[in-house]
Amino acid sequence: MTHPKSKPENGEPTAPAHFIHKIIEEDRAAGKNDGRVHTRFPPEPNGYLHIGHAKSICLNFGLAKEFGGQCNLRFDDTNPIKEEDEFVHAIKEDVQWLGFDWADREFYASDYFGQLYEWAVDLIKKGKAYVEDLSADEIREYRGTLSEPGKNSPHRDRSVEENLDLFERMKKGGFPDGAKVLRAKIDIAAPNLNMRDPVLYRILHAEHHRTGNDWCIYPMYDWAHGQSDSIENITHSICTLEFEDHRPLYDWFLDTLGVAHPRQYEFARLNLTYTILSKRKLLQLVTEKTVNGWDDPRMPTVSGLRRRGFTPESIREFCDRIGVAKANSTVDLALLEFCLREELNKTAHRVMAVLKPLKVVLTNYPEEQVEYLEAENNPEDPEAGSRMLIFSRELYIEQEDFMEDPPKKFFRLAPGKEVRLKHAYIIKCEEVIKNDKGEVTELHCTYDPKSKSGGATAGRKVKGTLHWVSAPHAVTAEVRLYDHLFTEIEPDAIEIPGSLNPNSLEVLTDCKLEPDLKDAKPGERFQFLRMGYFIVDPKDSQPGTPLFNRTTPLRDTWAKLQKKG
RNA sequence: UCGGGUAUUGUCUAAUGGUAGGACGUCAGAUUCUGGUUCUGAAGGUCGGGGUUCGACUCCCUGUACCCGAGCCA
Repeated sequence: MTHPKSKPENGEPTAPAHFIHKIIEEDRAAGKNDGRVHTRFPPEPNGYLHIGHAKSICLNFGLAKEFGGQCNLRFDDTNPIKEEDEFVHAIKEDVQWLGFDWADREFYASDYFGQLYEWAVDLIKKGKAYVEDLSADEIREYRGTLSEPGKNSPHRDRSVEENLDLFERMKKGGFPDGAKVLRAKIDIAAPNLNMRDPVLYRILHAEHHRTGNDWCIYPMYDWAHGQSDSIENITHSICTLEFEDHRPLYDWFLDTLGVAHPRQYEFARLNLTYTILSKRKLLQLVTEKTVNGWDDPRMPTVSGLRRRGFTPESIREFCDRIGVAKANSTVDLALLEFCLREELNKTAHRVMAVLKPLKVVLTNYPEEQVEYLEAENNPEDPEAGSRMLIFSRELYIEQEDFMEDPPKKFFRLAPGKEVRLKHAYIIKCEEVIKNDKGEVTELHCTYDPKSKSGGATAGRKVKGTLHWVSAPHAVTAEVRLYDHLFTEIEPDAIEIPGSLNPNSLEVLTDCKLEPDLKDAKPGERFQFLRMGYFIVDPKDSQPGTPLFNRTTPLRDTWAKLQKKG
């Protein structure tokens, strides 16, 4: 029992023992932070959350929960130009939907603007910060390069008094955007560029989504993040690998300020095959209308996955299974799909839906007769009960379930062949009807009355079983089929439109479903027998006319066989 | 000779210096009124080269490859 999900006696799942988990255990054993564990999830409200964020959310909230601690939701809103309320609402909804609760601990970096300003003044007084007049371009030139040291700014040695005065005038709006910045005085020759007198504040005469026009100087990420952690008494500040180089700065600020000092740990962000997770490119898909918004079911956003029909449980399970490490990696999308199907198989009710209908007439079935046949709702769950299916002389089956010249292992319907109709009878194809163009439009079959499912003489076996619906009773609905947005296995490596999949969306408007599906509610999930898992689209469905999104097809070994030829 | 990181089956991830294990995927078979599910089995791995050791994924030396870093973004 080495799998992370193995359950010991107490019934609680054992968390995976990844390196951060171990660090926390060691910290607790050493009595650090009085054994307290307090994490935070710190999104910038400048876009929608995606599956990569879900990994971070599960990590931060999961660790807190496991160790009896807390996890804050903190919006890192230090750049008013990019941030919007729309995004904070969406982010809160997504975190909640994923199943996590920050209770009353909803914080904003902007809550701390006042404190951050005071600390900046402290830094100036300590001779550790100065106001810079150089332009952005000049600062870059003075900073040096990756392999050469920088040189000190001519303004580096201004007096404390002058710096204090200038900084206050920056705050009061005395200068236009870009005219000045406040910089930390650390080491312009440091091999770590982040330590070469980093910018603490820039002037931005912009309206902030929460503080309005109260401020015209805004703290940079580095100046805000660690101190926010400190203010919130965070113990373990977990972020992604690209911030490793920032850690010395994180530590420097907290040390020179002499305030509570959380520790930063970095893990590798998630990459997924066939999936783009860069915020910039996701935004591009939305603004260029390649997809229909952030919650397009093809998007890897949490809202997209939700609308596609993913469950929070399956996403959490996925995050548990992928582990947490420092090595860059790309997880196979198939694992996400596995987690999804694993859950849906146990929970989704089975129904029959014919996506691409082909009419079948049972020539030996009485014209006016109908029958009600019992069908289990979920063979994996006896508690799910059963429903009655209506059967009649005219049916629909799936077009791809019939072939005029079938290959060797085709177990479905063909001229002269028999198949079972699920929960009903065995039928035999007697005649193929075609139109002028030679296309098959209808099948004439006979049914075997003795083969009725559940009956005393139903024992006869045939190779194939098909789903079907009664033609006069079926409801017609629109179903949307989705495929990967990209054909390339690592689409993030190239620019859009690079490997856009032209067939990522297929809309079917003439699908025939079991009559009861007319009343399916938005967000309700089903397994369309043999076809996959589907969800009633919460956005485009109308009462009485549900519209379905295919969440994922079933595993299909037949399709695999065919591909191999 | 810029700094910081990382290398374990196809993929993800484990292994106080002591049998390299699990999951996904793949392949084969069994079961099945879903070509689903379930069950059984198989193939497949320690970046390279040295060294220490009875014994090395693990320690030492030395290479190599890849990722991140020169925003007044986060």
